[in-house]
Amino acid sequence: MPELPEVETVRRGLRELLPGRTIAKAEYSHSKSFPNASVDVDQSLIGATIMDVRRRAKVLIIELSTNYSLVIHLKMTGQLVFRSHKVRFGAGHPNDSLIGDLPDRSTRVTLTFTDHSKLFFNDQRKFGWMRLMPSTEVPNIDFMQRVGPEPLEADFTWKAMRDRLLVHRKTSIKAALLDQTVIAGVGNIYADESLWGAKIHPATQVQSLGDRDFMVLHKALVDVLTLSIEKGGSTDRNYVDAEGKRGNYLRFANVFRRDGQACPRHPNIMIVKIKVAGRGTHICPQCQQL
DNA sequence: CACTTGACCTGTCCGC
DNA sequence: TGCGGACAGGTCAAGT
Repeated sequence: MPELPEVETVRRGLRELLPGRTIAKAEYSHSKSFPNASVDVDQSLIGATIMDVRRRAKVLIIELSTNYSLVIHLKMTGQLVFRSHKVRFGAGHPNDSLIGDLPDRSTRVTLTFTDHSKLFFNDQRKFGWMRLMPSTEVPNIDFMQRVGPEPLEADFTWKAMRDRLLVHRKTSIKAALLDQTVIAGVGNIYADESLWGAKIHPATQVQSLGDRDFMVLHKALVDVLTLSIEKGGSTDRNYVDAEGKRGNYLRFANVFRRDGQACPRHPNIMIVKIKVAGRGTHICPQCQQL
């Protein structure tokens, strides 16, 4: 579930919390989650000071003073939560924390810093991963080589978006939006939200869209991603930010998870949930027609 | 080749 | 209440 706005929210949180801290200990249990076949963890991780926290698409990159980096993909249920040793609060705490004491049964990796604060990598479904690798190798991994442009960068114009999408002109616009090699960071929530915003049916073939459509879709996508970052991302089930707090975007969502409710543009029309590109897809049947 | 489907996992929810 | 099955959605491998 973490998409660009969620991962960006985590990045901003960690950027405030981690740089300057030095790793004293690393605990990990699940071999698929961490670390990596060929890296000496003690050598490259223990004693390393965190320098910066970056993001590319849905991937987080924690840069270390050892010239190694922790590269993290949260996939669907991953969480990256920082806890200072002094603070203990669980679900129901007034600060809107979604999760309780850590580690819990979904904790895959625990990093302990020299000041006794901790960073927990939780992942209920074990799809996510954390890799440790030389920083110079990060741009060379397959995903980085193939991933498309960042939609919130200045050079991501509507024409740039159109040209990327048209590479896959026979497929549905929804499948194209979800393809990370086309545009970086868009997932199911923001694909549905932006297509509703642009009044485009998700099953529309890319090649049948005109420049007007691409222009409107571009604005809808950029607007929805920007708004979601402002609201701290979307918490549907598992997602929390670097402090364990929920995101608030879904309160502002127009269609996602709103099947059975009225379309904001059509008080008498119900949003319905269909399947497009193998994914649950929410549309207003009035606004979005094939 | 271009595109679609299945696998990876676990927890939750629905219907019988 | 118990239980099987569908579903959740990011990405890559396998299939059409």
